[in-house]
Amino acid sequence: MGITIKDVASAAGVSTATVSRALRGLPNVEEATRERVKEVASGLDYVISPSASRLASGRTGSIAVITPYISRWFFSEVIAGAESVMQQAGIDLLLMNVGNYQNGHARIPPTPRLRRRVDGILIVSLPPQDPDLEPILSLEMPTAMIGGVAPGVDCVAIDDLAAARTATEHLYFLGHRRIAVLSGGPSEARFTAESQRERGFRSVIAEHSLVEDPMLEVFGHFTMEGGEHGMDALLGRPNPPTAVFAMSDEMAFGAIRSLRNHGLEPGRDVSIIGIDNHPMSSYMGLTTVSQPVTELGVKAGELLLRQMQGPIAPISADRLTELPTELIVRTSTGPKA
Amino acid sequence: MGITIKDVASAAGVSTATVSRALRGLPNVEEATRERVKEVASGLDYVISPSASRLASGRTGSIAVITPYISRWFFSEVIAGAESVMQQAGIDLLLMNVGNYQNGHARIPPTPRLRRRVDGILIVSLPPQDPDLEPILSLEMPTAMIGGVAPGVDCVAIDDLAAARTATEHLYFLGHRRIAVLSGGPSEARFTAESQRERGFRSVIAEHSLVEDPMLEVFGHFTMEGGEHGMDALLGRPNPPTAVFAMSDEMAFGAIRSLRNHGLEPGRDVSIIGIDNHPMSSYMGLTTVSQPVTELGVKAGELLLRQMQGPIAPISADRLTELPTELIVRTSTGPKA
DNA sequence: TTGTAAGCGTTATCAG
DNA sequence: CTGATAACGCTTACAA
Repeated sequence: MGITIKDVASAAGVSTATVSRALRGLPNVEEATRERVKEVASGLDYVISPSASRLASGRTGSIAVITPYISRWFFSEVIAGAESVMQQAGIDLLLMNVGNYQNGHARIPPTPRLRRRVDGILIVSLPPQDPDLEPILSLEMPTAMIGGVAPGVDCVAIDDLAAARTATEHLYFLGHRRIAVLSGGPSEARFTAESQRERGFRSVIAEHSLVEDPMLEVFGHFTMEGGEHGMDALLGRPNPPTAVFAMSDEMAFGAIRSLRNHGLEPGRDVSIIGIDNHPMSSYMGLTTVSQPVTELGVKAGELLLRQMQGPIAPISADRLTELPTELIVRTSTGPKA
Repeated sequence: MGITIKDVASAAGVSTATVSRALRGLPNVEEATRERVKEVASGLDYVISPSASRLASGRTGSIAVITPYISRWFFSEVIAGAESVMQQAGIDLLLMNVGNYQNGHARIPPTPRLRRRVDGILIVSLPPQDPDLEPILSLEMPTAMIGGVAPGVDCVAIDDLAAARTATEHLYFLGHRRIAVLSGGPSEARFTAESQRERGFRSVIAEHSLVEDPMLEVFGHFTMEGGEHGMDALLGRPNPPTAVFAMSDEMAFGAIRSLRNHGLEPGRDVSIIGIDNHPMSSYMGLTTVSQPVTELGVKAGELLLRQMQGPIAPISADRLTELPTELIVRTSTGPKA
């Protein structure tokens, strides 16, 4: 049905072994021979059979991207970054969503789908307590992680604690003293980034001895709707905050909408700051701490590649690569009235 | 290094053939035998080697999603929809971006990466004149397409012509007579959807004998920035439109920003309507024609699966599945002043 | 219902 | 530098 390496070999008058070596660019092949083989191969429109190659070599030439969401902005940007790196390297990228439910079907544990199937794993923001994480890590294959930390794997992230501090201090310097935080959810189910941001926020609050009212923390589940409801809740309380630190821009968008619904103007009546620099943020006038999301994916992809290619990846204890962030001031924050 | 089918076979006291049949749920295996094999296999923590299975069977158990963008909203939603279907079916999903440039590297033609590697192809919105399209289609493997039409492949889309008509008529009924269109780019490089929307728009304009000024069409490249620049251009002209039909919500966002920058209020000074119902649209007060994007991916995935499984896929001429759209009126459109 | 054995198309070892 | 040839782990007629 298809052209095989044998056809190329006989057409070029060499052995299959030589064809294999020539086509893969291995040394110990005379240049003339290599050229001839290449020409014959492309003349025959030969494409190697990945299955056969994988079976014989033990390498699959592919990696898996494990992610709890595909279409949310942060995740799709990260995936795009990783894909570009893998494409350049000639590695296939398998997409695996481990979100809790798909179409109402229960989630399918990823580990069995990973074994013998990929050479490397890129984990995007799985919370440390996610039940799938441990089994994946104990597969002991080349692994990189974005927005998290795990022993022995390359991790890429921003300095979430510092980013949260930057955001919170921005509000403080504007004169705000009653600052609320819009986080994702309860501490038992948090992404690493989320926990760090919480710590950053708390540290600034503590340093300046600001109000530490438990009523000043609400959950927004990292969605716009969640952010809106969270802000609604804050505004419904006896003593609302004058400023809010939202752990993501999307939640901040929701908060802004809530403010407007209540006849309040962001930046004047209540200040809102986010983290991300989402493409819509400039449109919403949202002050935020930017993070280089695509680059997160690119960097993690590169590190994963290195692990896969490197002789015996000399992974020192915890490898953490931090990418820079930047405060971007817009109109959603302003001095306390 | 790993447990193979032989280990399972000898441990269960049967032949490898029986193990293979038992584990794959083929008929002609005594239930008792099947149970025993299954137990032994899971006891041994056996996972099949996909490479070997693929080589022997000729089936790869995977499909490729070919897309010009990964992180743009529409595309990531479609991918997410397709992924959920494939995950349920136990099919691997390979992600392949064919965007023009990656990291400044030239694009890598997808066809060689497809041959012998996947059992099916899902094409997301490749323009009919894309140089990669023809070679992909002539691979003659199970193929489904979103937002496009091609002979012999299952296509899923909305009725773009009707959607554009709905949008344009909405503006007409509000009293607008000088209506501009914010399209993607010149007609030589258009997505199918784009061409259809143009036709829909033109048909309404013609029916009501409205102004057909070539100065009333601008390109926005389906991005927010593009939409903004397009609107800027429109406003800079001698006789600006009183309403604009944007072919996507994201371009509409840009147009709204442009209006605001010019001190104009959308829906009062100039009306803007989009197509999509992007999650941010309600935040922007954007009137739009919604389309079920995730469902596009799901439906296309299902059709592709059917082709892959079906005996000899009885693909009648052109199969086109159209999903419904709906006009959603918000504040960005209003009666002509 | 189950077993035997011939592939599937490469890679890699070992000679030459 | 090149050629035989034995794996690689599974599927699938074909037999039994």
